[in-house]
Parts: sequence; C-alpha cells; structure tokens
Amino acid sequence: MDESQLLKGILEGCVLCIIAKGETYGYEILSQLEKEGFEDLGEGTLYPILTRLDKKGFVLCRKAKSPLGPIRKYYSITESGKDNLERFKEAYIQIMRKANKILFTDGIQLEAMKEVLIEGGDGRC
Amino acid sequence: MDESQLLKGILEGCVLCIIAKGETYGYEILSQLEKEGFEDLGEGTLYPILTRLDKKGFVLCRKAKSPLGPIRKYYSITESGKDNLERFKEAYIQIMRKANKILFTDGIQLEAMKEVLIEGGDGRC
DNA sequence: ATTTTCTACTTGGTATTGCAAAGTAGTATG
DNA sequence: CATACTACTTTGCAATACCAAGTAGAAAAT
Repeated sequence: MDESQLLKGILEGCVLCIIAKGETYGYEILSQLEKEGFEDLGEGTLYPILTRLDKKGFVLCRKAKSPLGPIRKYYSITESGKDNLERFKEAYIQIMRKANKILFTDGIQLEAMKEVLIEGGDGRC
Repeated sequence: MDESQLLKGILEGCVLCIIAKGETYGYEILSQLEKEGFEDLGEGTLYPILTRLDKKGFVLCRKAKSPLGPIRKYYSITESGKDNLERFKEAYIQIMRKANKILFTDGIQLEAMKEVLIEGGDGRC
C-alpha cells in the first residue's frame, strides 16, 4: 500500500543510470530525478544512495569547487558499475515481467501498460 | 543491487491481485506465485503479507477444514481491497513509467521492454 | 553589514518489508 | 511408529526510503 515501498531498489538503479550518462554531482542528479517525475525526493534519500554506490565501487567520487556554493562531489561510473547496471536492468525486467503476468491479465490493462512504454522518452502523443 | 529490494511492495499487490481472482488460501497462493516465476519465495514472506492485508481490511479471512492437512485460512477480497488494488496498479504504472524513462533511453532497450509486455500471458512467441 | 536565499552535502532516527530459520499441527503412507 | 506432505506462526535481521535537522559557502537583497 505504501507507495514508497515500490521505489525500493529502483531508485538506486536509476541514480546509477544517470551517472552512467556522464559525470555529475548530487544536487544535479536530484534536480534531474525531479524533472523525470520523482518529485517528492528529499536529499536525505539521494545522498545515502550515492554513498552506497561509492562503497560498492560502482562509482568514483572526486571533490571539486563549485562556481557557486560549497564544494561538489562529482561522481562517475566504473566498469564494475556498468556491469552492475546491466544486471540491475535485467533483474528489473524479470521482476516486471512476473508482476505484469499477475497484475495485467486482460487486454485492456495490457494496452494501458504498453502505452507507458511507447510514450517512452517524452510525455506527448 | 539487492534484487529482493525490487520486490518491496510489488509482492503485496500481486498477492492481493491473486485473491481478487477468487477465494483462496496461503499455501495455494504460494504455489501460484511460484508457478508465475517467484520461485524463491518462502512461507515467512507470504504469511505476514496476508496478515497485513487482513489488518488493513483489504481481505476477509475465514477458517475451514482441509480435506488433507491442518485447518486452512481462506481469503477473499473486500470492496476496500478492490479500491486499493486499483490504486496500487496506478502507482505501479506511474513508477514504472518514471523509471523506464531513465533506464531505457535508446530504442533497442525499449524494444526489449515492449516484448516483456507483448508476450504477456505466456512465454511463447 | 546583516539577513536572506540558493546551492550542496551530512547525519540520525523511524517504519516498512522481504527473508531465513525454527516451530506447531493435522493427515496419510510406509 | 516414523516419515512426508500440507498449512500456518513467530522471531529476528538487513536493506532502504524518508523525515528532520544540521553544516557551509556564495550571491543577492535589505
């Protein structure tokens, strides 16, 4: 029932995926996640994820001064991180496949699901 | 990284959805989940979910003797449970939409994702 | 000059939930 | 009587999202 539970694990994969697209830092990741629809995301949710990714060796972290504000920590993905991202995506697809089989049995619901993917990159029709 | 995290919340929705299809009991739900691909699911995972669904008023529970083995607890969905199931499905779709936007940006990956849904009910092509 | 505002990261505590492990019990089969 | 299968319970643990509060630098406003 708690929607936040549905995010478990997904968020970490999304953050890793964003870092995979190019070196970036926490605050920028946060604003990007918000732009993509994860609007109620707090800093206390994101920063622990970055720490975890670093501890696991999936990202590299370097500190650099910001043109405005305090020091930034820039993150970039490692080879290990790339491997893990692929494995995450596969696990994500597998679980979705199983869940969809149970949740969306009739054609109408399946159509709605397909739209979710076909819209893809942007929200327009 | 932990795959089990991806299950969080999804499982409860799936269990509620199975009960929505007709009155059933724990052990049968478990075997059905296993048949659908959730193979490593233990009893210690399922039964607490059933207790939670009952506490929240999403299911009704009645005890009845089994033709073989000890007493069964049969579960059926309530109106409140049906409402919640719909809300769950919507939340699930919304989160998937957001995550897919970030994870599957290129066309090849999107194609792979679509197959997951188009296969739908069974695994054959 | 002081306050406010925006950027940027940290820390501590809580609740939810999946999961492993062990236990309790009833019935049937050998 | 022992074993196996069915069926539910309980306890404890680990991972993680999230809230709240704190630390800090730099620029803009008063």
